Amino acid sequence: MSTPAADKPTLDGLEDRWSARWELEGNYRFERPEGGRRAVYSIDTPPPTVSGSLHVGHVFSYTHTDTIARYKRMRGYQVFYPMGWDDNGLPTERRVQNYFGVRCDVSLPYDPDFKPPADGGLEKGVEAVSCSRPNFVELCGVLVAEDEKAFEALFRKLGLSVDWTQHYTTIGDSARRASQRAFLRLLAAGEAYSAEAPTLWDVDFRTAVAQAELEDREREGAYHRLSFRRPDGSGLLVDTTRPELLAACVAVVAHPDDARFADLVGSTVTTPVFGAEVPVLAHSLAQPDKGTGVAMVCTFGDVTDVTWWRELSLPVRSVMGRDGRFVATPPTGLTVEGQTFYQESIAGRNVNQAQRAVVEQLRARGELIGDPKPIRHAVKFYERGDRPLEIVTSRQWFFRTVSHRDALATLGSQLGWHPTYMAARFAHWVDGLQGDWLVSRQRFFGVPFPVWYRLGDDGSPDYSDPLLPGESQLPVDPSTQAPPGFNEADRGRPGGFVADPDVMDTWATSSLTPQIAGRWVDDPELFDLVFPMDLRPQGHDIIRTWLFSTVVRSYLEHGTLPWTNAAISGWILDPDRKKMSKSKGNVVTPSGLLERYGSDAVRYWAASARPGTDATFDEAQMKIGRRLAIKLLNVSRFVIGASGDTASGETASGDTASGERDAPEAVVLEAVDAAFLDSCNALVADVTEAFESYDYARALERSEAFFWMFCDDYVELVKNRAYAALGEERAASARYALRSGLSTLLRLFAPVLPFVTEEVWSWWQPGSIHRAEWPTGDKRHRAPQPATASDPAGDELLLQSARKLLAEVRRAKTEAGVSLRAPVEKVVVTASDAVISALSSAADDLREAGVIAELAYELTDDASGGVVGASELSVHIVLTKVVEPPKP
RNA sequence: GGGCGCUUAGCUCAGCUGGUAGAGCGCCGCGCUUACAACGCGGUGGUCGGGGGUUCGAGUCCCUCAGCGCCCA
Repeated sequence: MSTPAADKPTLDGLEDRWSARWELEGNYRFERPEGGRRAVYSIDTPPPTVSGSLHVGHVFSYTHTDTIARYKRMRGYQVFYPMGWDDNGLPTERRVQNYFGVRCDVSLPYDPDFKPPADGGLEKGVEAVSCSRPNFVELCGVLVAEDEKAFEALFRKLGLSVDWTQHYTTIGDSARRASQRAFLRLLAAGEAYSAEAPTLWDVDFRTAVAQAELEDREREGAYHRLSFRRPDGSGLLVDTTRPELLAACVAVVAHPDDARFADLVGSTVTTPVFGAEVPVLAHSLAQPDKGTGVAMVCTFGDVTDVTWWRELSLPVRSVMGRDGRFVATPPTGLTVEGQTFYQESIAGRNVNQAQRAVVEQLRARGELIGDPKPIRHAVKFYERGDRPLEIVTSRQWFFRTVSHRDALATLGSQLGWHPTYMAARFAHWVDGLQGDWLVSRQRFFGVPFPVWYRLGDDGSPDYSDPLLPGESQLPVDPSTQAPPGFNEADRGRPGGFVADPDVMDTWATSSLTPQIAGRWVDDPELFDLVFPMDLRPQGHDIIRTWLFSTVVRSYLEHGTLPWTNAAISGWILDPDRKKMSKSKGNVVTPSGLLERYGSDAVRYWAASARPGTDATFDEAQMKIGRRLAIKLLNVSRFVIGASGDTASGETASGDTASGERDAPEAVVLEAVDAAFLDSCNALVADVTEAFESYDYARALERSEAFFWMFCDDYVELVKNRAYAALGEERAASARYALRSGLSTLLRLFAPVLPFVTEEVWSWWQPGSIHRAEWPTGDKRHRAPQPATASDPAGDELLLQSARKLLAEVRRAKTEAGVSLRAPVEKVVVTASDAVISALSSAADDLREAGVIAELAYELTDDASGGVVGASELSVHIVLTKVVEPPKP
């Protein structure tokens, strides 16, 4: 343990030293408290995706959470603050494939001796090897273990007060057990179901995509004007951006109020090229001002087509395969000529090829009117995808959300949102729910659905009565394990069984982080202690996904909110105000920052951003944080050193400063010291209120402003007295106030600046500051006389007047170009009675601080003339004449 | 098209329930002062995006317009 008096204090090395010590002493270990749930503060932290490098955005938002965790810990709560790793999902899947040179094949059995062909990237000319899902999951574990170490080291260096013994992963046994158990229970409750339905589909990833993963992107397109044939042989012009889907046309629609087509509704028209008879129908979603006012309905071109198809009870004429190519068999209802054209020119083609073929044919037949008209329009994409989504019909699993819309909205309004306006994002999302939550993905890496189906004698699966494992068997992998009552030999045989091939959407697992972190399945006693959690911190971009889905799961499983508060962080923007993200290439890695400025300084920057607000990446702010931390070291060295007994635990003010302990006797102080401590108490109230409302930024800002006042004015004012310039007795008062003030300020800063405050605390106080009591105000001191200093207004007047006088003296010296230690012959203060009285009580300090020989007062003429001006003072300063040495 | 947020000093941002515009950085100047020169002190700097309204009084409340960002159609 270092002492302040030794050498110049430094911030260097604090991170490694203190994080090691915290780990050694289990400073942040969660202990099950006597007081039960009420004594616990539990946090459901976002598990970062480990298959990616950390960037400064992580440092930003995780620091916000940590300030709250540290504050609550000092308030006496047992803080449950676990960290998880999100290794479930597509990014990890791709990385494992590339790193080990493997492909997952769910039809393969588990091979305990499997060795991947590569370890760190496949060499050229070496073929990727297939492996079973359990083998793939194992490889994932191997790969992310390295990442997790790096993440943990960085988070420790950053000073996150996480309980690392509680960590979890989202693909681990425990998470799979929880995911599968929750699924089985939803299935039993009728809240999970499978259905054959049109589904948004990414043709590259070959998987279904949920509403929450959609993204609109502006794309070039073109209206092609097609001529359908009316019953009377005349043309009906229809504009479409997707002529390639013409073979899938099942109707055309017009708006019911559109008089132009009123007499046509109810009749049929014939499609160009393919000659299919399709009805003309009325529907309010048809837009009269768009194109020619009639739209063709295909199965399926976009989500509006799905609506029309469902609401108008239209047949299906599928043409789009899951690989993004047109299926081999032409749809029904086409003319022979149309079928032939389809088979020769469209089947097996991709979208662009098919479009070219259809357009060419339309043109040749004179059924394309004019040239295609280019437009820009919004097209739906999978947020990770590169090609527009198609819509295919397939069997998928869903969790019910729409039927719970009202309950979910109510829960959203009961959640404590910080900042409050974020509640609107949740409410709007719930309001706009389009359908139930699609949770199945046609991938192989993820938590499998714990479901098998009986195969009939004809080999077709019976979806109506799935085979399920018992909860005690979980987690299961149906691709390698047989269902109860069957053998592996029965797999795929008529009369046997087949596994559900799908895995759960990654949100279907990460929506259970409160249950996974709280060990819902494995440790019910712990779960009862921490759930519902107190806090969910997260970014505002994933309110509709992660926050929403977690509320859904908690409601469906437990009937409650998963947490009582949600603290929403903003993003980091680069200096051009663009979101920092890997894809934009503007990411700043945090480790260099932590080295350059120190963790406290980087945390200072993060904690300066108001909750919910996007923050500019700003190294200047880190420099300020570093300066603040250095200043804390320096002023602490003075305060602790001024009384001479640095290391002893017997420091009177150390005890009293914690305020809450028994106060055997009040300490009598000089008026200015009492006034300072009173203002300090007001600060404590202010900062406490800020933290209670999750406003770490406000807490920091208030503490910081007060701290600089403390350093620049109060310390300067009483410094000489503390050095016993006015005798030991009067020094004691100053030392007491300085120590109490410092102790308070250190603890107020501790949640944001854990390293420097711990360092300083160790110089003179027992134990960790992060386990110290949160200050509640120093109540032991008492002013010597019932004068102005005993009431808050008088305190304020005294402090403000003294500061102002000091500033005036400094200004005079600065303007004269002399040192601040230069002596002053005489200062005449002109002020009201009240100000003069206040200043007199600090006269000796003022003369010491300003090196003033004589301090005199003059009453202002209108001193009795009311409140206005009563606190003002003007100063006349006579500097001592110094004979300037001749300049060389 | 709808919603949310933002617009305050050259820069990054505070300004809670309306009461004479703030901080830090930058810039300029002064100063080695026994906590601090990788520092301290002092100074400079803004018709609070535009317009209208409520009020004795508006950065703050209301309306409207514009720009930026995000979300949803």
